[in-house]
Amino acid sequence: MARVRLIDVAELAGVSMKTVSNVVHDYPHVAPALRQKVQAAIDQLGYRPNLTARRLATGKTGMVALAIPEIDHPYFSELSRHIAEEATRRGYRVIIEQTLSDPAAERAVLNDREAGLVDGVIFHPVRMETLDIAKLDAGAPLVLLGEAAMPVMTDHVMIDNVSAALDATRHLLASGCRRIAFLGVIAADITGSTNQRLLGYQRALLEAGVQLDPELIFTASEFTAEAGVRSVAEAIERGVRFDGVVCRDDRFAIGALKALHDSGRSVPEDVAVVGWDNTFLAAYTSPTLTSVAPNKTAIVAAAFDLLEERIAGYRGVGRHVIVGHSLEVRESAPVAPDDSDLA
Amino acid sequence: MARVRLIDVAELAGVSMKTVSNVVHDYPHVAPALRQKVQAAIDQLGYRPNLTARRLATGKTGMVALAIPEIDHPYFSELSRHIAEEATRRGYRVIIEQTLSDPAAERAVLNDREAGLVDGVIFHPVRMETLDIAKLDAGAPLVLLGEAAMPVMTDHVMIDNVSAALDATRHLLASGCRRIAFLGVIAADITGSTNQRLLGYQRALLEAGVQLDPELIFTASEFTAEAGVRSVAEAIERGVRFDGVVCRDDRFAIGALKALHDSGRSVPEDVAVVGWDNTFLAAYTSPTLTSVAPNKTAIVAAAFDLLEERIAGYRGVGRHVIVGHSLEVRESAPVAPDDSDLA
DNA sequence: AAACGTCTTTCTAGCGCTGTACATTGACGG
DNA sequence: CCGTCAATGTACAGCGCTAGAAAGACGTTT
Repeated sequence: MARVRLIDVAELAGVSMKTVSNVVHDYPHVAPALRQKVQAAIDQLGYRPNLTARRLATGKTGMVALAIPEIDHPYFSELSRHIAEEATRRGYRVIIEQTLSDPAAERAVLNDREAGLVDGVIFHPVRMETLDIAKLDAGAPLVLLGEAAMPVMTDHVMIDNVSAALDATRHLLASGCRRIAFLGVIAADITGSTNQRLLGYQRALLEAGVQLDPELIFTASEFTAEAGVRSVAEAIERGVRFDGVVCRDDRFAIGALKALHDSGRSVPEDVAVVGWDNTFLAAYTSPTLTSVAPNKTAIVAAAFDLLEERIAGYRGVGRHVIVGHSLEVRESAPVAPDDSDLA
Repeated sequence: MARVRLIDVAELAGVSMKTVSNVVHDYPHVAPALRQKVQAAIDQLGYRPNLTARRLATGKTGMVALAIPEIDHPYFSELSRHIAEEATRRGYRVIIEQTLSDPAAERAVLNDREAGLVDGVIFHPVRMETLDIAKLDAGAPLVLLGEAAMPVMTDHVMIDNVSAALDATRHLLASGCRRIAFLGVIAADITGSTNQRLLGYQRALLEAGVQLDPELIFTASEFTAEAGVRSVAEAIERGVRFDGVVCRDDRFAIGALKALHDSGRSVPEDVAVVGWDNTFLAAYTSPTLTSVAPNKTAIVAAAFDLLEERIAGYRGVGRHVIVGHSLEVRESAPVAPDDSDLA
């Protein structure tokens, strides 16, 4: 590996280490001739600066950690891509910490931040709550994503989940749905996100004068498409009548589409479906999926902005940024009541 | 950040730095009483070792880089998840380098390896070829994935693409397909993978005595589902007749399903479809997607095994590990000729 | 009681690079 | 012809931690 050191180059070029360092860093006041000579030595030896040493000397790591529950969840993988691109643009590398929603792993994330490993952390917690994080938060650069926790002193980026759920549910109401289900609530873990989405869903029904029916709140065993399939299939089996489903994420929506298809119901004629996250899958299901679309680019940009302000020294109270969203309307819940045989 | 240093703890506990270090590292020969006292000081101060400094001193970074073209490609996001889990298991952190198939970015990956940033690199190249990599390979730990390049001196893990394509195509032939298309070839970039899959496809046809028809090799503009849709739609429009499609990845397969659906063809009755990568989508399309399934767990395990041997000092020629695959049969290309109305 | 061994703990020299403080040089104006 | 200033270079002290050498403590053996 990096055998060649700064001093080796310096000796070969017959100059001091600092001069070599200046050349490496494009420091302006280096005489052209010397610069040439040093550059030649660098090239000849194939010198690469040791980044670890540089870090120790400068105190900056040039890295941010991205801590998310699952890399291969479509929402998070798309988010990661944006993060990676933005990080490159801003000169950071990103180290991935997959928490798998494990509380111990989530706690470990915050520890790393203290260990001089990264300049900052972008963290989407699932299990840690406001208080847990506040307790561990030592004031080092940290930006939270999602709705699980929002300590007073910590920066935070999210979309307005209540209003997004309101939009989604209103959309179904406008197309004539009256028995609208919510998929889904997970027994062990009512996260902030699910709560807020449920709230928006309920508000939309109330404002439309539609009676809330507990039977229409579907529960699932875990956040997977398979669990979504089972949940909807069971509701159908129980004889629950419904003509619309608001899903808390696209995976559930895909599961719902499958269960409805398997039971011979057609979407959107019999049941309209709205997903959430607008992952790329939404455009390729049959029928294509109407989905709540958080502005991922804006989330990432906001997160980095906040993080860099912290890195630059901001020490004030937490800023809470609400990023925009929209409803991406596709076939599974089109704009108007729809009897075509498109699907 | 990590204000508290080893020496601060040492002073508080009234011992030397080395003793604190011994406690941190669970060095056995520390008197219980002292250990207690030191631990108390550590807890009181909230000391976290500075990993950067540790790295400089030990020369080990405890990190591996994972360099892939796109994080949000389902195959790579699933692979990343396995990598992240295996890395955690083996005590590494992973830094993600998204190359976006850009040659300069791919080159940069190999440079980092020289910069003491990581202990090793797992790299899935797309644009760099065997010679490029061989030129830049300085003998530091590196494992290549995929089929784009395989320099003699570098370790390499892949599945047998030719035989997997053979399997997929034979499967379609066995269900009665005779006009089988291949989706798809990309004009600017015949990667090793595509070549090998095309080769297996052709071999299967030849061994079955089916004439090769260039019209059945569909081209696409890029590796996206959308491009897959267009490619298949155009073929249909041109009047190309086909009753089966072997797709080089699941994204293309999803695009194919969509195009077929839009044109009123039913799958698998009119056209059977086989995807590649067996990403989780395959189980949730309608119909569900038969797909070539590389053994991702085995790929990741093999990659880490090779990497760790290199890290441990192996300096020999490159090992080339072929990992198993299977064909995950689902509705889009069931086992037997099939006229049911399942889909 | 002296000599010896085994534990424990301290001392200290790096790891490779950066950045401050200082030395040198040459150009230029007075 | 000297003093001054800007432009270039050099020297070297850390950054925080590790690990091997050296020293100290304590009990045992002869």
